[in-house]
Amino acid sequence: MTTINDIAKMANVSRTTVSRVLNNSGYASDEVRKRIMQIVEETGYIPSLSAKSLRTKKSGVIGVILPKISTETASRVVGGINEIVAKENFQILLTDTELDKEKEIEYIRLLQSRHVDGIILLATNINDQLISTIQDADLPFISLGQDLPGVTSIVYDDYHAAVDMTNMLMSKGHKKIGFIGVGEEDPSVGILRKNGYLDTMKKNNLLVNDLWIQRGDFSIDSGYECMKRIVRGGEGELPTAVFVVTDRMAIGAMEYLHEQGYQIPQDIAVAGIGASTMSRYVTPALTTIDYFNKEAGQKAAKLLLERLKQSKEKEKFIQTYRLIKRDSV
Amino acid sequence: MTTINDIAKMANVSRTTVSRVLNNSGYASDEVRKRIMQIVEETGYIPSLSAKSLRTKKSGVIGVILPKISTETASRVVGGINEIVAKENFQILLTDTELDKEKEIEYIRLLQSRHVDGIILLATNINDQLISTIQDADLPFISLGQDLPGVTSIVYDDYHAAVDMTNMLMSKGHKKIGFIGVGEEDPSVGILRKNGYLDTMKKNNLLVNDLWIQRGDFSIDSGYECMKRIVRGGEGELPTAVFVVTDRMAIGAMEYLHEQGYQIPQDIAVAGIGASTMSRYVTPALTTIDYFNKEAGQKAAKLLLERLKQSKEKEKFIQTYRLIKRDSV
DNA sequence: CTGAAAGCGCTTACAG
DNA sequence: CTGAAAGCGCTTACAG
Repeated sequence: MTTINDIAKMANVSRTTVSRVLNNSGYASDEVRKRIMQIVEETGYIPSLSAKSLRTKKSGVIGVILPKISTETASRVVGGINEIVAKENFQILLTDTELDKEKEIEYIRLLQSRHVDGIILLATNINDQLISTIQDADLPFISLGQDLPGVTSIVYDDYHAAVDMTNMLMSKGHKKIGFIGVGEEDPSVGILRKNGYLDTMKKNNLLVNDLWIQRGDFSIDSGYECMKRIVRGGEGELPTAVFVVTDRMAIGAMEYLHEQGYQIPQDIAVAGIGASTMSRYVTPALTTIDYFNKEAGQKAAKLLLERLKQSKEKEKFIQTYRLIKRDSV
Repeated sequence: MTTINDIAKMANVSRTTVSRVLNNSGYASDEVRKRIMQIVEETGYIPSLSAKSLRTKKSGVIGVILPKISTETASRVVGGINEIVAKENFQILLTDTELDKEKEIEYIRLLQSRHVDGIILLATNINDQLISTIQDADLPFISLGQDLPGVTSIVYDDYHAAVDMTNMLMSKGHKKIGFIGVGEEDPSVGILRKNGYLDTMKKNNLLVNDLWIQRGDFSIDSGYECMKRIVRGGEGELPTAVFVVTDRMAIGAMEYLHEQGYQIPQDIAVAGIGASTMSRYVTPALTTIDYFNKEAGQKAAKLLLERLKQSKEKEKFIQTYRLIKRDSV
């Protein structure tokens, strides 16, 4: 492999000068500059970023920790992150926890050992060990999706999104509204969205039937099963609408209703959250909420880049959203 | 930051010994080992992988070059890659060309400068400069999706998949079969799939109507537009089936047909390729072909890891596929 | 079983 | 405008 020393020798200068020319730092005569650039060209010399990173303590790499790579939300967010960081010649070091909390912590340390300049975590839960690992890491850090105490966070407006959707369902005349949620380990999805629903029901003096509230695990199948439990458990009395906290589960729910011969939305209306591509093309098209995941990724990246230049206090940003009315309600 | 020197000092040994203990290479007395491990624990010492990489010439990082991050195919493949490499404690450095050929080349060089141990390229085109850049890089390299000359490649069986799908359409009684494809810059999708269709039509003495052959650009919208051109251009005589080379375009095509009041499959049958999640949940469910993208990613990763241990001649692997009959045909 | 020394490929004060 | 030297944090022959 050719190194900076080889280039220096070939150009009859010191490697100091070569470094200066390559990085455009400090002076160098035009003549020397040209000579060096030509040799670089000829040899196809590629500087070692490991060496540079060791020396400068900067790697030009951003660590991204994902709960699950092959998910539409994740890939949109990563797309957004990449758009921003690529412009500044940063790369992304990708890491997938497969929803394992241990790995979240392990990866933070790993990314640190790889000298990433900063980390963006798509957070799915909150726990003390996570928080303290982040504090110890002492790196520019952004949490996306959960409001982590002491950590700069970008969150979706889960509570108000759920309120709006529930209100929307009511505005269509629904009074008997069911709910398919997820576990509370994920506060944003599991608690905030549920509270938005519950509070709105209460405010409007609507009865919440416990049989109509089910808990899934984000998968399409679990949405299917939850809806089955609602229909079977209802004993004749069914909700006229069901609010599902993710599109995937909503689509599972719709599948079950289709199978059983229920008309959507005439018999039972269904609404989701996420604005997945799928949501638009299922029949009927799913009423849902767009969280602008890509924009959230961009925002996270911008924030991180900013913090690379100057560190700041913890901040909290709440993303906007948009309710998309379609045919399923 | 605490370094190996700090640990050595605190443990009253040389950094040589610390290194040996940490890497489990060579001897060290139990007593010393324990002492060192305890100090590592206490200090939260994290070794610098940049330094290690500079010294050992190995980074433990695999470079992945994607045409577009936020695509279902890409995220499945990356998921597969990650599953395999994570087990061996490798990380993924992710790179997105946004379908720009220049960037493909740029990123190969960049990944090289970052001392990745190998590269997996999700290839969408073939050109000489790309090939020669890969040769020059002199790194373990896997091409996924296109058969790059001189490069170990994993390809989908595009030709036979298209043949099978066309035959399947015929077996349902269709004789007038249209085709929505893509440009030839992408040989796998643009040429092989088209040839599979054309050859099969010819073999069965079926007329291919040029008006029924359209070219899109992978987007849902382009599928919509292509179908519009087929329907409008047909002048009364329409195909009874249309084979679309990707699910997304197929779904766009279906959307247009729905809008115009055509029944699928009674009036016009539609088939795609890709087995996207969406394909299963649209109405009617789309007949398509599963390429097992995740498995392809796994295979690519395994192959690369193998080559990291011992370099081998170029090889070519053809992945298997599966036709999924659903309701759209 | 342990350590001193060299070296990986860079950058950056410092001196001229 | 240019260079010699030190040093980033590791590993690895080599010697004992």
